[in-house]
Amino acid sequence: MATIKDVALKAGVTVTTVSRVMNNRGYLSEKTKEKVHQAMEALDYHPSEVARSLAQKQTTLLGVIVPSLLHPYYNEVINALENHASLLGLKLLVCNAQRNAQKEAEYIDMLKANKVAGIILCTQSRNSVRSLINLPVVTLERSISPSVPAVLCDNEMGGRIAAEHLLSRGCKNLVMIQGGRSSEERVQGFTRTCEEDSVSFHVVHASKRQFHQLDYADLINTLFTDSPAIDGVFASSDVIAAQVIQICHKRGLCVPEDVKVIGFDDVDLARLLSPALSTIHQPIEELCAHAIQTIVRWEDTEKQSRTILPVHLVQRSST
Amino acid sequence: MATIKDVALKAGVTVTTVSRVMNNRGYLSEKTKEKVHQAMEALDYHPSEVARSLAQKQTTLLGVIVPSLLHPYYNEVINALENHASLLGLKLLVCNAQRNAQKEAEYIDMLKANKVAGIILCTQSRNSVRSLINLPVVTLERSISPSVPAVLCDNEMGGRIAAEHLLSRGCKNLVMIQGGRSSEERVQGFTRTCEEDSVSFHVVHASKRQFHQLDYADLINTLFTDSPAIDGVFASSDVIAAQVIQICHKRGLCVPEDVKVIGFDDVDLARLLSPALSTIHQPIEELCAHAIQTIVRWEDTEKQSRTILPVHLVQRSST
DNA sequence: TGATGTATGTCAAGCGGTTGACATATTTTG
DNA sequence: CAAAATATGTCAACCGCTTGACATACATCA
Repeated sequence: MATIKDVALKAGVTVTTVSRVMNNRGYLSEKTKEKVHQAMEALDYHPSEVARSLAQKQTTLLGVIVPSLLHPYYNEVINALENHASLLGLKLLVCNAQRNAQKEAEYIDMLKANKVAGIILCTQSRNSVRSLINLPVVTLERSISPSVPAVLCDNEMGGRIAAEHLLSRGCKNLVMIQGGRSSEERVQGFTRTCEEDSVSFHVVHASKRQFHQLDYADLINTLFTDSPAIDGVFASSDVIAAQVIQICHKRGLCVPEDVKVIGFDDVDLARLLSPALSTIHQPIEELCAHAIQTIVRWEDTEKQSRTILPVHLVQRSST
Repeated sequence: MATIKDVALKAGVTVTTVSRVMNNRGYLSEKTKEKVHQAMEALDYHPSEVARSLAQKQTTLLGVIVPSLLHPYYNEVINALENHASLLGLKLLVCNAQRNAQKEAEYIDMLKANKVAGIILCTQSRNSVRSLINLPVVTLERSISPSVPAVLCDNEMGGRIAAEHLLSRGCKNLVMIQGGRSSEERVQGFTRTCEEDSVSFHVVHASKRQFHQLDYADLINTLFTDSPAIDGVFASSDVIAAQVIQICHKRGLCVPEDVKVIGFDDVDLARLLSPALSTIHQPIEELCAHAIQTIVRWEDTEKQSRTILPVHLVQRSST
């Protein structure tokens, strides 16, 4: 591999000059630039990012820590992050903490040792906060500390919209299934709306294990057995909603005729289900874009900020 | 941030010694090791991976280039790769070429400039082959050149199994929907099996655009309109199968009573559909593990190798 | 004319590790 | 007891790029 020295030699200048033309700083004559460029071309020179990073004490790597890579929500997050990152010349280093606080801590150390430009945290453990000082970090759909900027969607509003929608579709007996990932705000929005309308409702919480395996079948079956009158289900994620639909099918309940189902997230899965799932759309693209901006403009960002982006209903065929 | 010098100073030894204890090479007395470890502890020292990489001319980064981050198949691939990589102390750099040969080439250059330990290629453009020389590269479910080792699943066998299964379930009019991603071998396996059994069948190919948007609705609708006698569909990916099921629902066809549907990949989506999808299971974990081994043991690997891993049927409720 | 500013480059010290070559004990061995 | 083996460390040159400090050489200005 050709190095900057080879280029300098070939172009008849010093490495400083070569570096200058690469980074376009200082005064350079067109002639010099030309010479250097030709030498680079001739040698098929590609500057080492590693050396550059060492000299600059910073890389163009962006770390993302997610609690799972199997949940479609995080897949879409990674997709969006990668898109925006690559536009800015940043590269995504993907870390799967697997809902394990220790793994998360290890990943944070690793990212620091790799001098990443910033970290986007989608995990929940608060105990890593102190190791995050002096490092551009933003949490996505999470809020772990007032000193770490957070980007979230309007979860409470999402819960409200979901409840209102089910009610407007004529449901009388609502239930919300709250999976591990989602925030308490969704529950609150749902609960408050139901209370305001004094409609019959309840909320069931999935266990961590169920979340981990993304398998809520037992929970849902129990639910329908215990409360056969249910005619509207708000699932706190599309994955849960998918399983609600499955189980309705199995139990001979028609969706949406007998039971209406609404999800949350609006991941691709939602449109692939039969019937296609009505759901609360999370602005994943915008969330991710904002998160990356926060990292990139770290100096200007208000460290205590909480950015909340609006959600909206996407009605399909399940309600 | 403390550096190796600070540690050396504090421990009363030279940087060489510190480096030695970090890398556990040469003779070290327990006493020295202890001193050094204490100094590290006291300074909360974390060696810079960047500096280390520069000195060793290699990083512990592993590049993955996929054609899409929205397709669930690649999500599962990334999940599996991350798992195996992290076990070996490797980090995943995720690149989304978006089925764009130029982007792919740019990513390859970027990965080279970042001195990655290796690249796992899930994309198809063959024109990048020459820029891949002298670099540990393996293609996953792809084969772009005899000189680049490939890890694939037994696609032809998958096609056979799918066809045989549909036939064994009593289907008389088969169709295969071939999406952009999948290999020609699947078609061959399917076709040959049908021919051997002299059963009525045909194959339709999706356009690149449809693949890109993961939206095959038009294609499938046309298919059912043109050939109403279809009673068995083999979709070359679970995503396509999901849409087949949707459209059957909409057209009032029952799955599996009227039409049996089988997919390929066995991504998580398959078990979430209603009815749950029968599909050909790809051993993603094994494929990825093997791909990473190929990179890690590059010196020992046969560059011309093609590793083909077996697939098997997972029968659920759609057939 | 001398000060000032602009244009074009060079020097060399980092950045934070790694490592081959050496030096100096301390043991072991024949 | 001298040679060989083992143990414990140090020196300093690299890895490839960045950058502040410093030359020069002209033009321009007052």
